[in-house]
Amino acid sequence: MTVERYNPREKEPHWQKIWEERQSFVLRDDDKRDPYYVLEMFPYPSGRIHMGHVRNYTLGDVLARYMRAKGRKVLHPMGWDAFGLPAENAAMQNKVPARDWTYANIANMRKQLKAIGLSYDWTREFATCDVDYYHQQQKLFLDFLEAGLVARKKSKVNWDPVDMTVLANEQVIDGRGWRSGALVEQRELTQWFLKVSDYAEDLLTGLDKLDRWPEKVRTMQRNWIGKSEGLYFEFGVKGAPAGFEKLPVFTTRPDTMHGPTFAAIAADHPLAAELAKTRPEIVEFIERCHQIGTAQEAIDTAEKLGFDTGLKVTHPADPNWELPLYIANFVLMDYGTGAIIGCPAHDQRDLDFARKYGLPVLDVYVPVDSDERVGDVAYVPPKTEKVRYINWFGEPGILTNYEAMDKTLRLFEQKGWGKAQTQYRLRDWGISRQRYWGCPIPVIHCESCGTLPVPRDQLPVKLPDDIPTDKPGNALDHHPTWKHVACPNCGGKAERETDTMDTFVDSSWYYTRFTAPKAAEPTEPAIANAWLPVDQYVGGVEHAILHLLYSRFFTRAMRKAGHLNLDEPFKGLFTQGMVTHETYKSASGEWLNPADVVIETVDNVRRASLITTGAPVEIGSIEKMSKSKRNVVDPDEIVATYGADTARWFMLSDSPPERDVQWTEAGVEGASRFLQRIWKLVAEFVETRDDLRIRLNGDGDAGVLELRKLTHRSVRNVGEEIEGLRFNRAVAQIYELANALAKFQQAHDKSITASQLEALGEGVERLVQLVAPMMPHLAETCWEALGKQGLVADAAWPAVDPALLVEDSVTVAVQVNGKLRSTIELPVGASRESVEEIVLALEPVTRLLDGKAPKKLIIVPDRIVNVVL
RNA sequence: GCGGGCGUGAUGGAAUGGUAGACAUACGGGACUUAAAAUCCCGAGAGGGUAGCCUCGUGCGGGUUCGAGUCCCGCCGCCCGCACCA
Repeated sequence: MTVERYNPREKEPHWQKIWEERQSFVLRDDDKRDPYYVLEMFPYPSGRIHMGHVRNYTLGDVLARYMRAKGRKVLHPMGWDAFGLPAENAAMQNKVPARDWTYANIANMRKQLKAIGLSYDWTREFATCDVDYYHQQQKLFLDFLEAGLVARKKSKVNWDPVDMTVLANEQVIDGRGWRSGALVEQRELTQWFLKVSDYAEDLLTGLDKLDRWPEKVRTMQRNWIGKSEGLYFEFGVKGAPAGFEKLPVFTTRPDTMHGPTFAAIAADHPLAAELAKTRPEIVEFIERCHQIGTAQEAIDTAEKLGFDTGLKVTHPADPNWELPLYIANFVLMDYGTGAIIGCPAHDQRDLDFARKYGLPVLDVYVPVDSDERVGDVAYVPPKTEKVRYINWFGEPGILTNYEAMDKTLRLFEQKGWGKAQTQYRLRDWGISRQRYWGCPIPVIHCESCGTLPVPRDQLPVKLPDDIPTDKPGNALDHHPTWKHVACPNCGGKAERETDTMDTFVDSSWYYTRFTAPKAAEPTEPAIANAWLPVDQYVGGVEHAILHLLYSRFFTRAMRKAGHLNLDEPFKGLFTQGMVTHETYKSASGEWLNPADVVIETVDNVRRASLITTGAPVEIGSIEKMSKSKRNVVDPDEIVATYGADTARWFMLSDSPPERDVQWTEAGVEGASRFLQRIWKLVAEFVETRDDLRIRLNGDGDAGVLELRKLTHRSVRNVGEEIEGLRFNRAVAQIYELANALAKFQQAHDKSITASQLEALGEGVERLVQLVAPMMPHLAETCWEALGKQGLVADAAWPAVDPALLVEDSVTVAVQVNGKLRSTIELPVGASRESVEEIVLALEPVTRLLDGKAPKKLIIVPDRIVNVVL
C-alpha cells in the first residue's frame, strides 16, 4: 500500500479555521461542569514569538486539551503584558507611537500563536495597555489606597540612569538595572509604595501550603522574605546630637551581647548624616563608602572600612560599659536598623574589623574541651553542641548556643534591656515609574489641598494620544496640557501625578481579569472565586520572585478590598526549562545562525560548515537561545517547514519539561517522521478495514487480547503522565503503542479476522485520541479519516476497561544472592510453594546451589525471587 | 558562606528499594531502488566466549539490606538562586 504523505501546511490552517468557526474553545456561560483553570504566563508583545513561548504554551495547551477531554470546563486564556519600555524606545527610534507599535506587535504575535493551534478562548483576550484594563487597575489602586495598602514615602530609591526610572529592589541585580544593565544610583524621591511588607508573615507561611509549587521557587521566596528572629535593643549614645540619644539595634545573635567591643552604623544612617553636617572628614568617608558600589566583585574584594566617630555608646545591660561607635562600610542601611553590635570573638567579619582597628576581642565562650582563645579565626559555636561560657552576665553554665541565645533574650526582656523582635528583609514595593507607557497613577497634586485621589467618576486617567517622543524620560512630564488639571477639591491649579505604575502591577492580577474580562468592575467576585486559584500555572522560573510574589500579595490585597476571596492565586505552578541550541562561530569569530550552517557526521565526528561557502564552522557550547549568540530558531520557519504539530511534539519529547531542552535538527526530523508514521498507520488501517479482499470473516483472535491490553494500558498511563506533567513519559508510551499497532497492522495486511480488525481499530482510534492534545491538527485529520463524527477536540477521553488492565501472567526475575540469573513466566498470584518448586528446579539455580539447600528464599509475589546461598 | 537541584550508553533520557538503559536521537548492517531520499527489518553498555553463557557496569569511597541508580554517612564535580543579612 502506498499512502500519500500528510501535509501539515494544508491541514493545519484548515483545522484552525474549523476550531475558530465552531468556537471550539470558547467558554459557554451555561456550562455547568467542574472548572479547571490552566494558564501560561502571558507574553510581552515584543513582536515575534520565540521557541521559549512555543514550549511554554504547548505545555499548557496539552493540559488544557486533555482536561477538556476529561470533561472539565476549561478556562485557557491568552493576553498581553503590553506596557513597558521597549515600546517607548521604539517610539523614539522609529517615530511610531508606542501604542501603534504595541498593537501591531500584538497582531503579529496573535497570528503566530494561532498558527501553533493553541486552544485559547480568544474572546477573553486583552492587553494591559487597553484603556479598559488600566481603568480597572486605577480603581484597584484607589481601593488599595482606601484600604490602607498604599503609602507615599520619601525614600532612597534605585535610579537607573539609562532607563531614567526608578527600579524596585527586586529589579536590581548585582547593583545593575535588570533591563538596562546600567549601574544603579541611589536617589531620594517621593514614591508610591504598595505595602507588601504588611503581609510578610502571611506570604511566608502561605508558602507551606503551596505543595504543588517547585521547592526551588518556594525556597527563593522564603529567602527573599528573609525572616529572622532576634533581639531589639537601644544603645545610649554619649554626646549625641539632639534626637540621636538612642541608637536602635537588631541582632540575630543575642549571645554576642556578652562580648561586644564596638558598635557600628551604616554610612547611610541618619546619625552619620547628622554628624557629617559638622565634620567634613565624615562627609569624605561616606563618599568613599559609596564609591565602592554594590557589584558582586566590589563586595567580595572590598576592604572593611571604619571611621571612629569618637562617640561612645553604652551597653543596655550596664550604663558604665562603653563601646566606641564607628561608621562602617559593611553595615547595610536597609537591613535591620542600620546599626550593629560588634562581637569580634564570634563573628569573622567583626573580628577582621577589630584586628584592623586595634579593638579588643572579648571571648564569650570556648569549646568544652579546650581553653583556646580566639586568634585570627572567630569561634562560631555549633548551634546544638554544648560550649563553656567564660564571660557572661546573668547565669552562665555549659549551654548550647541555642540555649544561650534564648536565655539572653529572656534576660533582656525580663530586665527591660531589650525585646525579642522578628525582622523581615522584604521591603514595600515601590511602584512609581518615571515612564509614560504605563498605567497612570490616578492621583492629583494640589498646592493647597495636597495629594488627592482622582474622583472615581473621572476615571480612567487616560494616557494622552499625542505623546511627545522627542525627549528621553517621562513624556507625561513634558506634555504641554495633560498634567495640568483643576483640583478636584478646591478647583484651583493642580497637577496630575505623572508617574506610571511598574508593569509588574499589570501582571499581578491579569489572571483574575481573565475570569470576567468584560466586567464593569475589576472583578466579578463570584466568578473570580469560582475559577481561582489557577489550577495550573506554567511559566519560566525567572519570575520566581518578582511576578509570583507580587501576585501573591495582590490576591491578599484584592481580598482586603473585597474583589475576591482567596489568598493564593496559583494552586499549581510549573516552571519549564529553557530552549537551548548549539552555538556556531565562523573562523573570524562571528556568531552564526543555525539556519546558515550545515552539519555532517563523518566517522562519528560532527563537522559544521557554512551552507553558502562551505567554510568550516566551529561548533560551540549549548546555550539558551539568544539574539546575542544568534543560536535562535524561528518558530515561523519551523511551522512553515514541518508544521506546528511537529514543533509541539518535539517540545514534549525526550526532555522532562522542567529541564532545559536542546533544539536539534535531528530531533525535529524525528518528530516529523513520527507524525508521518501515525498518518500512515491510520491510512493503512482504513484501507485494510475497507478492503473486502483483506478482511476475512474468520473468528481467529491471535494477538487480539495482547493488543487490547496494551491499548488500554496506554490510555491509562498517558492520562496519568499528562496529569503529572510528565509529557516525555507520555510520549514514550505513545511511541510504544504506535510501534505495536504498526507491527500488528503489517502482520495482517494481507488478511485479518473480524476480531483482529476490531482490536486494531480500537488501538488506532485510541492512539489518535492520545495524540490529540499534543498534535491536534494531525489528530483531527486522522479522526476524520477514520470516519468519526465531530471533532476529536470535542471527543471525551477514552474510558479504560479495568478488566483489560489486569495481567494474568507476569515475568518474575530470579536472583541468586541478588544477582539476576533467570526470569520465569508465572501466573499472577502463584502460590509461594509452587514458585519455590519452580525456582529451585531452574538450571542456573541448581548449578549454583550445587546440591546444597538455600539459606533463605525471598519471594516478592509477582515480582522477584531471591535465592540466598 | 547559606539554600535548592543534578551526576545513568555516543546523545536526550526511562527505572513505587526488586530484570538498569524503556522510548527517542545519532550510528552500523541489510531489504527495496539504476541510484539517492523516504520506508521497512536487524544490531548495539564495556569486555570475554563458536555458543549456552560469564565478568564488570548508574561520579568516587564506605554503610544499611536477601537485594541499592534509588536509602544513610563522607568526598568530588556541575548547574541554579541568595548573600558584607548583623
